[in-house]
Amino acid sequence: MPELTEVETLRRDLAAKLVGQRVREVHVLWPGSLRWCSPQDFARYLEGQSADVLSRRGKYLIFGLQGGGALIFHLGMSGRLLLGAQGEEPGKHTRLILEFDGQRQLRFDDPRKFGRVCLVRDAEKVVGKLGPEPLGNEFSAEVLCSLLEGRSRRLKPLLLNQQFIAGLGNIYADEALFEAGLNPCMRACDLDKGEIARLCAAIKEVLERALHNRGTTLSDRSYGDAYGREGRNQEQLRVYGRAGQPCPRCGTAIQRITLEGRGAHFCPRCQRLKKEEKRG
DNA sequence: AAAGCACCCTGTACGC
DNA sequence: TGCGTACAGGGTGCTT
Repeated sequence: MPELTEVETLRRDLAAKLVGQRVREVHVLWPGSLRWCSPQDFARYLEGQSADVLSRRGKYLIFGLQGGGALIFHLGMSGRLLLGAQGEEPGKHTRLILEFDGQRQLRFDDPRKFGRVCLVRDAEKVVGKLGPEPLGNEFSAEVLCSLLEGRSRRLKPLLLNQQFIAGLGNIYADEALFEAGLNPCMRACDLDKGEIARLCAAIKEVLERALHNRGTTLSDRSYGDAYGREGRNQEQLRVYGRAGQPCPRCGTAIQRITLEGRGAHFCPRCQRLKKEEKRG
């Protein structure tokens, strides 16, 4: 599923081809993908527009429009943005097509329909409440420390909360916790300074590695870049989706538990809970 | 503030 | 071969 690094990889691919290109024609095949906008208004505003900047915030991809406003995509679990040739036929799960001048097409495919497309005057309406960007300079151990302060929530659900940190999904949250040697059930306020520094570094490290590898494509193939190509980071995963397999560090079987309705993968030996935390 | 739940949706994996 | 069912996931919204 597309998380920060997958969206960032897409952003780079798409920016190189689409910035400055004029939208010639819009086809909304599944209106359910649109938020706060009828297919008619959507097409009317977009046709003739072009994006002068393509940015990303968390898992959101933002086309800054030349005439004002923003076109924003969230890929949900299975959304893909694909560059194609002009007039290319829609696939079974194609929800939206933008035909550009210059014989290029951008297709939004989304089998599970969890993705969303918004056309807004101000992007802040969509991304305004997101937490800090973990790869940005503004994210540091000090910042993480103040974010964690007073929070009694367990670490893993907190990392998945986009208002806490933007862009982490289930894969990279599990991987970061493994890298930092922290148990997903640990209470946020119980982390000491050293653990916070480790977690901060682990988040950046895991994301940077995934970015270098052009994202993670799991066996469900729910992620591909703008040309449908798979990422390579799945080979680097230490715990996610590896329940029962040996921990790469110590050989103990990786465990999978459910935390607030989401799967969490960890090594019970490398990511131990301290005794006093178990009682809480 | 935390946690639990239902909901959205469908491809896949499983048991029979 | 095929049917039914459970499950996975991110985000939102509601309730306790």
